Amino acid sequence: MKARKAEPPPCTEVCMPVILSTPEPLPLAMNTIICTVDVILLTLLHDSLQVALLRRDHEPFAGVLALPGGYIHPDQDGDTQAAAVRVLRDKTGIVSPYLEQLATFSGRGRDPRGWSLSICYYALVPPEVIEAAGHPEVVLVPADGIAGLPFDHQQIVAAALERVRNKSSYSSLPVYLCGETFTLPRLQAVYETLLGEPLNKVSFRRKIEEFDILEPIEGALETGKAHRPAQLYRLKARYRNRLSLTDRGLSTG
Amino acid sequence: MKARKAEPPPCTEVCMPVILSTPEPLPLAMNTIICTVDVILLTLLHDSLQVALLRRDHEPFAGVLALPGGYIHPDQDGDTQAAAVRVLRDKTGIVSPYLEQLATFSGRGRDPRGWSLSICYYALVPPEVIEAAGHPEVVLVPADGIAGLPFDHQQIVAAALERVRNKSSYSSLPVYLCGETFTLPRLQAVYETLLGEPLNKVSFRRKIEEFDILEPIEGALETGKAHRPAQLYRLKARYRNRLSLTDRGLSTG
DNA sequence: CCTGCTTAGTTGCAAAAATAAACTAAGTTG
DNA sequence: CAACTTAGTTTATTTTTGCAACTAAGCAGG
Repeated sequence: MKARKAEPPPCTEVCMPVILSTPEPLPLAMNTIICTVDVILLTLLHDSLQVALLRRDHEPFAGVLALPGGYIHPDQDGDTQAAAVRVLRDKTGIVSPYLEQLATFSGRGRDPRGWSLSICYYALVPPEVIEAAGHPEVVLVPADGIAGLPFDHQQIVAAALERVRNKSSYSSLPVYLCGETFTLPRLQAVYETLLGEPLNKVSFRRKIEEFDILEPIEGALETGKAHRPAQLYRLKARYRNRLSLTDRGLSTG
Repeated sequence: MKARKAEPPPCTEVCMPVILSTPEPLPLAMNTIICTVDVILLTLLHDSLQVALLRRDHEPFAGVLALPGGYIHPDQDGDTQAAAVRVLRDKTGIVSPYLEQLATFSGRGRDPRGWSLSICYYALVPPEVIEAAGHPEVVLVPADGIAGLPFDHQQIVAAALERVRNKSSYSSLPVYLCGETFTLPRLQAVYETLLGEPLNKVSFRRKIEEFDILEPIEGALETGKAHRPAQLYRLKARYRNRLSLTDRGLSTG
């Protein structure tokens, strides 16, 4: 099977091919599928989960806030994950250490241009990463009660929130919303914001201990507060790009 | 957008098309993406999880056992889920009450024809449904230690198994592997096969009770065994097409 | 520089849940 | 009708969880 760089246009009826080496005819209908990726970039700001949106450059919905997304470029992208990384980097300047496939959304109605599908990925970053990227056109909007999004982006965001909240109840996912270093009370507050309920301090610390993904930073304490300073922690090196699971939840009751 | 019934073979280098009427300037790169769906149809036979495979009709890998799959037909399929339903029905005669999106697999290397993506769905059915469909070309193969599959179907099956096993540890998913009616000991055996470990009888029954998805069939007991007969159960009507979750696992230890 | 305030982090205990084992129930087989 | 086998329940033990009280350690203010 040889790879061709130039794409000859498909034959029409009057075309009489001389060399016939393609075993299977690709259905023409395939050409009408619009293939894109979208990224749900989430961060925690002012104690609420925020989604990063961008104003659309082009029609349809030019000027409307929407999820960062774009066409898959088979010539550039090794796969759809790579496409998502590229789109996110090009449109926001951000490279997220945590980027996971959410689901594929598809159908005739979701894009006015025609039958489309979008492979969606969600990313979690601390707000500093978004600021540091220096793309002021990135708009953060509270994730709950979000409205007015084009296409089916509303549903996509809802699915991402459900996934993140569910995963937060049994995994270490929320650490990706914290910066490089953080205290346990801070991490607990992040979990509580995501889960929408207070957590028991002892149980929470037991669970995090069980995950075995954090290490205290020798002698580093949080400064500047008028009370006992808290120990600073960071992700253990081998977990900087993964997440840890348990079979039991974190939630009270 | 006109639909043509005959598919002329694609041109090769020596083919000089005379009529060129492509109307839309969709980005060229898009046209090179092969869009398919694949279905991982699982069942439980002889106390082991089996995957349904079919011999491929066409190149590439003609004659090789592979997952049932096919092109998305935007003119027929409302979305990719509908495409998966259609493909499964057309190729195996089966309509599964449980069909869920697994993930999308993509990239340059997975299909020798070029850059492709496949939105994969997994389905669970009792073996009777496969038999009743009367497509003898459907081959059941033990899911573990499966080998020799074309494309990246090996990875896809592995991902489906991981998903099903994981989901079995906290949901009622396995009921879809049982028939219309079944006993609790039978259901427990199904869970144990999937999870690969024995479960505590009392804990198991508590958990199923908690799911609140089953109802005993009045006066219906399993017959024909040389011991105390077990109560027959069925899914409550409102759950015939869904599944129930809890936050706690089923597994021992 | 001592007292009080606030939050960090730990300890011990009580309540709840999960597990194991033992027991009763109800059929078939010989 | 006794023996056997599995269904289903009860009881006891262990494990896990959640609460509350406690100690620790900083700062602020007099």
